[in-house]
Amino acid sequence: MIANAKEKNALHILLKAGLSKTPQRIAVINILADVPAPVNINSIRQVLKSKIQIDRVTIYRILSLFKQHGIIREITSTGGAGFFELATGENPVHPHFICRNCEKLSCLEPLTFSQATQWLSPTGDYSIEHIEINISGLCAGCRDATKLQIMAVK
Amino acid sequence: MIANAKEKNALHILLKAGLSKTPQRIAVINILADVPAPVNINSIRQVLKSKIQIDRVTIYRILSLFKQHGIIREITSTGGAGFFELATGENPVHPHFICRNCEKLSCLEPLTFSQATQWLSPTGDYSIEHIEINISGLCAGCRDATKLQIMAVK
DNA sequence: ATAATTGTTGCAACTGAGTTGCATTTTTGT
DNA sequence: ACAAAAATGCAACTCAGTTGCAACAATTAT
Repeated sequence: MIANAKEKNALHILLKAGLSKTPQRIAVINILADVPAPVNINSIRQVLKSKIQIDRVTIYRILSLFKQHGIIREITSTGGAGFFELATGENPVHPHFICRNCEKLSCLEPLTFSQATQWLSPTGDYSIEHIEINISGLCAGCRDATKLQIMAVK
Repeated sequence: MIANAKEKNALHILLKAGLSKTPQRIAVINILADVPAPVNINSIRQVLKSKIQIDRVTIYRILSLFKQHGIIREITSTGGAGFFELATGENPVHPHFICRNCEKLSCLEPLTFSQATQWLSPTGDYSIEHIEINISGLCAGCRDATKLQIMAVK
């Protein structure tokens, strides 16, 4: 039973972090475990709406708490809405691709911390705790759609 | 005369982009040319306040226009305010460091595009146009201050 | 020179993300 | 099962960024 295994997983995550197990927190973890790429708060609300009664503010508080406890990672983005993904052992830090056209976020192959740090000038001026790499451009779908548009204009 | 050279530079940038030369746009470019690290809109407003009469909305429109024309780059950040820096030839794309304590942004040594791309899995699924690397942790100042705080608590 | 056109700015009002305070409800530990 | 502690929901707020429109400046054509 996948659903049950997931439920157990959510409970395990909360237990390990020493956080109390509320239906809202479990629901949020389950959503993040389900999606293939980071999601913003609106997507989370949309999915939760049909599953559980939960307030906008509660989602913000849960995500903020999870971030503090290292349960999730936030991927920064220009213009408002942050994106979130689970930060479990099976989901190591990895670069993300953001399409400038459809603004969809996808995950790229992971990079080890040492691979990443060796790129950086090794001064002692900073204590590096997190490296975030965001790559933008056009995804395959939008690239092809754009080509068609250009051809159509010609 | 440094000030004059800067003025000429601003005019040159606008000319090259085919944009009209307004006092507000020149002032914004000059600020970005002055600062050692990317700044957010509030900082820009603060500095402009003493130099020229300019509306909040005008700054947003100018930055948006400059971004479209590749005159400036925006550095993404969690929680609101975007950061901006000039995108001239002497200022190639480079990683940034964000202190999680004081939230100050600083520039790290540049990386060539090829250095950056060779890290990424070379699939044909994306057209890569921009690579943004943001590193966070503690800057030297905050690291030392934190140490002192810990010692003081002990 | 003047009128018409175009582009830029300022102002007011708006949207949308995220936060805060407080009363109510749920979880937890005993 | 019960008291204490924590989490949720709700209302009202702040702050970043946007939109529509009138006024203004600059450019072009007549």
